[in-house]
Amino acid sequence: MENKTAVIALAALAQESRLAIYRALVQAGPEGLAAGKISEATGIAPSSLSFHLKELTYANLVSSRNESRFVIYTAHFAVMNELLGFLTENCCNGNACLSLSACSGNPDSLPSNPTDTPS
Amino acid sequence: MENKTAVIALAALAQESRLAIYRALVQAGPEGLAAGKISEATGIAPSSLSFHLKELTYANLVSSRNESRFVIYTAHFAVMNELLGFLTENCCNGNACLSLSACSGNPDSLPSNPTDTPS
DNA sequence: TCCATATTTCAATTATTGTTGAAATATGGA
DNA sequence: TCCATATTTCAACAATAATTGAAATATGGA
Repeated sequence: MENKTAVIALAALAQESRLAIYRALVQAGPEGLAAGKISEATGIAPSSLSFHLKELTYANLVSSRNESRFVIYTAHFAVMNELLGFLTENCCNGNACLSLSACSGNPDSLPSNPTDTPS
Repeated sequence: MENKTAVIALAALAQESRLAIYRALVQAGPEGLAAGKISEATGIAPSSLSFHLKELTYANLVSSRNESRFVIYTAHFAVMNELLGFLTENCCNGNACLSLSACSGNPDSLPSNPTDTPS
């Protein structure tokens, strides 16, 4: 994972509304939630929600699918995994001792390359 | 870890300069780096650096000690660990399957309570 | 004490981000 | 087709955040 990619993902999560949205989607699991349901669950106004969902999508932390007239959003863990790896790599002088195991319950959560370029 | 605490830590890292600073400090290990050295290493102007170091300190991601006329900054992993736990908790419907093991090489890296309040 | 070095503080400027409400688009059902 | 529902887009505004340069503070050595 590149520095900029990490910044984008971190920035996407570093906002109360988006963190709430993301966590709601994580909780909802692979089935995901329709935009309207997310709005209900979080109390975020539709237009604002749409703005934030776009940012989370851009950061690749969520994806969406159309289902009749609903747009269903789903959290996916691939980038989260990469992000965690990036943040923990080089821990304790490059020994990556903050290791983590991949999520086993979600198809998106396959481990992503942990042999990234250290700075 | 509370939602707001997480947002503060994420926001602290969600910025190119600060992520670079933080990673430099992670790389430097427990010995840390003097502010001037960080400025050299990252190319960030002293006043700007000071601003960012304050933000990282506020987020509790780094701490500082005085050593003669230098101020030495050190990354510490406690909040990073909490943050990782927070981000991965509830993964796959509350089973925290994105588990992680604590860093063993740094005194700050003791595992912090993983039984936090899910949203 | 005086000076050089190390770092922080402050104010000003610029850039970015988040929220709101109204209008636009798109889908499905009556 | 027409209407209600679901979501997104857009423009305007407000709030925050980042950078700069100059000045302030603090420490140690000559």
